[in-house]
Amino acid sequence: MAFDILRSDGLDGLTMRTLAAKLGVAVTAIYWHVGDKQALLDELVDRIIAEVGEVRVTGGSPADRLLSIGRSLRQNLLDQPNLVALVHRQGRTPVLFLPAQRVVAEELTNAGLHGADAARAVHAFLRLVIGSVILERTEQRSPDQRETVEELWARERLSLHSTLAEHLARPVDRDELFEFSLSALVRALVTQPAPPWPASSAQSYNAT
Amino acid sequence: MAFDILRSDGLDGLTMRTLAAKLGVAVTAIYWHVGDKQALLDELVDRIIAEVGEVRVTGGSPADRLLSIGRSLRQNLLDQPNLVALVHRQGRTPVLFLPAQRVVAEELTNAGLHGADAARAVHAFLRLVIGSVILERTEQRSPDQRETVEELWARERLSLHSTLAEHLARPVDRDELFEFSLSALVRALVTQPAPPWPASSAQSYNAT
DNA sequence: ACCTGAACACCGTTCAAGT
DNA sequence: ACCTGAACACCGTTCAAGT
Repeated sequence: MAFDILRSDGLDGLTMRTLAAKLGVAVTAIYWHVGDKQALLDELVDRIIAEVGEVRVTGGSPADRLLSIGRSLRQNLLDQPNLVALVHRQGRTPVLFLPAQRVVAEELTNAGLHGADAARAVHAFLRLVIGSVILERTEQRSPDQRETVEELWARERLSLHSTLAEHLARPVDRDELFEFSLSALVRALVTQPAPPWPASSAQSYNAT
Repeated sequence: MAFDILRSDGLDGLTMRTLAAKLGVAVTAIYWHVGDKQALLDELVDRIIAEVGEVRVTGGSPADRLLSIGRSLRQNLLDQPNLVALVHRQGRTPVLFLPAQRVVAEELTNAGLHGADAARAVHAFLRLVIGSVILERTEQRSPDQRETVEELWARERLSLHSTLAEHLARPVDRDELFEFSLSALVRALVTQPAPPWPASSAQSYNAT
């Protein structure tokens, strides 16, 4: 019931009083059953995670299967913006990682990764997917000052390659961008020869 | 003044009444000067963007310079969690992209990218940085149910390579993970072998 | 055990009224 | 032009009181 209100009206529409009204009960009855609002939202978050976290896996190669996991998870989250918003507002975003972790880990193991490398890959993968969704969600909700961006890049055309400025002034194709970033990461993860990453980057990391 | 309250006490600590009290003035006086709270927060967001958006660039090669931009931007945002939280809560997260866009575009141009490819690279780069920060911010704020993750992976050890399960049960080194993801993306973006001292990219300001 | 009503402290906001 | 005080509608929450 609280779930329905949240899904349709968002977190702002879900108050103890509106919920009580929809239940045909006094406001204070909720406190006896659930506890305070924090407890109510915690229960909701747990249900959301279970509902929205399951992913479908398709494809033959490990790389393809990883991409399908990323797409599936992203679509689940984008389909329920109000639910994802609540999870994030409650500071529970990390739990969004949990349901898909196992299946991602499995695919990466199949791709030949093990130990710390595989764990890092799991985290990098899920972080990219969920971070993308959270940004996209706020972009959708705010058409924002698109004219400001265009203004900005109209003035920039002298100092930069003009076609780049033109493209930056245009709206983003989020699907394509997600596909691009995720593909780049997956390609970096499942290429067999271990890149000389830890040693070389430890230098540049301490450089600043 | 509202800025100081926000920085120290977060958005929850910034009410019209606490602000008025700190200003030594009646609550309603704020409405005459600023308008309603939405207008107040909008002004704050604009100031935050200006303050937190500037990045420092170091390094010789385009790839190194891109990495330094990413690190610098990330650190700025992580240093002011309450400010970033407000920007996000206001749905203005996209504006976090603006200040760094120009300098990232410049470096990618120097790296030999143009037009749509360069624009996509700009967006992918900034999205990874800002998405990472937003996730890290909520992770920091909630130690969460770390025991749940360990439980989960304790049970998983049979079906997966055991060292992977062990590593996944451990907390994440966020600095290392960010470095890993960003490096992978940058490597995917700047396809060229990138000699340590490219004479060509030194000439970045020649006329078009 | 389960629910109600009154009450409290806190919001953002409006508006007539003061200077 | 600038500020105040009272008032309103809305929160979450507590608690004694009902059945």
